[in-house]
Amino acid sequence: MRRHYATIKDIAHALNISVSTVSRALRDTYDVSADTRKLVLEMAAKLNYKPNFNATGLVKNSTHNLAVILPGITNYYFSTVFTGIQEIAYSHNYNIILYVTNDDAARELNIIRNLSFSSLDGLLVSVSSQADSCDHFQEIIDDGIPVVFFDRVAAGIRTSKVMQDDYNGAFEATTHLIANGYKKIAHIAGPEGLTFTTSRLNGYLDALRKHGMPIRKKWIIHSGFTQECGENDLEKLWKLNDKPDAVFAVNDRKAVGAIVTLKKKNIAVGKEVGVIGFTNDPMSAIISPSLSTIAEPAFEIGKKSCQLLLNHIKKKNFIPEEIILPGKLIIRESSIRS
Amino acid sequence: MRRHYATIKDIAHALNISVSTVSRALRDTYDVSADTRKLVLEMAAKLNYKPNFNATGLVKNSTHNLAVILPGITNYYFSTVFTGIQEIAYSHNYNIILYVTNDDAARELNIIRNLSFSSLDGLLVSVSSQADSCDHFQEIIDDGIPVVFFDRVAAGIRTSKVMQDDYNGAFEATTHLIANGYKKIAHIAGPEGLTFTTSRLNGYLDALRKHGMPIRKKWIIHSGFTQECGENDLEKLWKLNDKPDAVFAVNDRKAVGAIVTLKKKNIAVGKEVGVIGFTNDPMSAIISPSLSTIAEPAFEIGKKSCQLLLNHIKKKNFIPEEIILPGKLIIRESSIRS
DNA sequence: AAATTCACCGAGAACGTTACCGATTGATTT
DNA sequence: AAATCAATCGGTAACGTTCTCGGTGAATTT
Repeated sequence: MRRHYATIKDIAHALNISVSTVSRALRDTYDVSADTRKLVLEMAAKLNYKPNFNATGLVKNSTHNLAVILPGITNYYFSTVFTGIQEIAYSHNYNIILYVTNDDAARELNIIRNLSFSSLDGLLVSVSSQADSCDHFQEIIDDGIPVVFFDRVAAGIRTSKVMQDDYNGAFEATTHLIANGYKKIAHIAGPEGLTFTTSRLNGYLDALRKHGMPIRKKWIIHSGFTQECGENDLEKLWKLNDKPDAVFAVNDRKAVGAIVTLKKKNIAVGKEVGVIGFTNDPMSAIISPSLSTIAEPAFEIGKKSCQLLLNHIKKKNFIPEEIILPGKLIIRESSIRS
Repeated sequence: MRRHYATIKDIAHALNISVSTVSRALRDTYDVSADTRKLVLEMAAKLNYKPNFNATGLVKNSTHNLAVILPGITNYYFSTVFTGIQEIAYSHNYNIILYVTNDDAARELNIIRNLSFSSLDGLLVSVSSQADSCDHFQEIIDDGIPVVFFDRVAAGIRTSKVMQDDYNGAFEATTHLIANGYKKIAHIAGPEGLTFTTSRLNGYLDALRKHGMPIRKKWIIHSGFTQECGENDLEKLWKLNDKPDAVFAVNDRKAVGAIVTLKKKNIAVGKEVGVIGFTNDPMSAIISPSLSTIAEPAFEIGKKSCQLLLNHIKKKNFIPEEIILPGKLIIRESSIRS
């Protein structure tokens, strides 16, 4: 049986004062003497008083809850972003309600539709990769709910966004492969339609163009983000007559898939075929040969997103900001010919 | 500016009926005709009505929120457990408020103290490894809040618990090393005081005893759960005069640390020194030589914990259950002498 | 001494919803 | 024709909190 928690009324009754005074004393606002305030605080501690956020939420029309919507949490990037979000939320006394979509557009839509905005102050979201339409997000924003997108942002929606520098990261990664003497560079990309898939593809293409390298349609393969997808993509590439001699993967998990498959084919990764990824997943340091990559500022993206959302919540009519954080090239064995 | 969402009153006003009737119609309970019910539902859809959970929570003294408290989310085990929890919660229309403690006892305590149980139906927790006392959990349980522990359970507290079979997993892992001809088996363990550290230690010790293998105090090292801790532990072992010829690590991350360090020392992992871990982190398949391990049923633990909590919530005076799920030995290269 | 200010406190409404009880119908029974 | 009943609905209090406003007494000013 659930016991009854002490309320503001109980404190008032115990001290023989009014609930208004107790309320003011607890919030340390105006119109309350130091003496009574002390009494109230002591009594609150004694009765183990805990504020009822349902009640405050009702009257103030603001709870201290943020919702976070993510494709998944079982990978390095998203779990690290979440930790960053959590860090800021914790220091500002906000709670996080976490929803994972399993990268399923239908589930994402269902979650959004059932969201209770009366008990939510704002929304942080990284969209599912299969999302065909983003109207449901637009509706929420039109309703005045503060929303911040991160990493996988929805194009064409006017709100704050935080992402890594996908274009330049991809450009740098590809340039690095070129500088190391690889000449036939393939790209195993993410699902089409996602903003950052396009950005990384463009960075790759522009790097090739700048250095007059060949661009082959067949060397660009779109699929999902898993290691298995990376393995399949590489198998496809190696069925071609004109095989590439290097691979730039849209993320580390796919790059790991590529390395594993190359090793199975007894191809010397690095020496024969160069591989570079994107993320700096801890796995990239563990695998051998170790994987060169572009380190993403995942933790900072989380922190920044949450800070932005809190600003959004505090000032109504906050002007949307787009923040792009730089990545960092990390050179390991998989991209070195030596 | 945040727009005002349609309330039950708006629906009542638009249809010129009372709020009580609308409330009953929306919940599809007794005392409402099919006709008015249809009208109400249509109007609700038209006005984009969304129930205010603060209000329902106030009167019903139950929200559809569960809190999950975890040491961290950036590793395979916890993120997978969480995904399992989320799966069950989602199908029962419960929201999850996630707190990460960063394995910091002070932070854990602070989170618990600030928890608003008026907007929480129950609690799922894996305790921080530094937790010296668990009185704060006992208080909550005494207050009648349903609590389920998983993985890292607090000893001496009477409530439901879900864990993997740590003892038998450790026993099996150690026996496997013995069967493969290793004779001087060390254990790099978790922090002392944690229940499963002890269970895995006991499984290790009993396996050694059963096969008449030597037990050396110096071959048992307690420290944290990170890869770095594994590296340090191995360095300590290799400073001994009487070095072990195999290592059973309390988890895969520490085992990876051990492998990395052994490789640095040009010691052939598997052939010279055997290593086995615990978890079946995806990393264990990636590293070379690949890491033998005990696979934990992380996803099932998450699902089971959440199911148990929901049962707890539904029936008051639910009798606490302890569920132990079996692990599975996965043999890879790191423990094979061939 | 009267008027004004100040510091502090209390009463009551409001937030959106549900629960309880009573009222109103029309139909059915006696 | 009177009484009973079932079906449907409305009024009101309650949940715990905050907010607005008005009130009290004391201190200060005129």
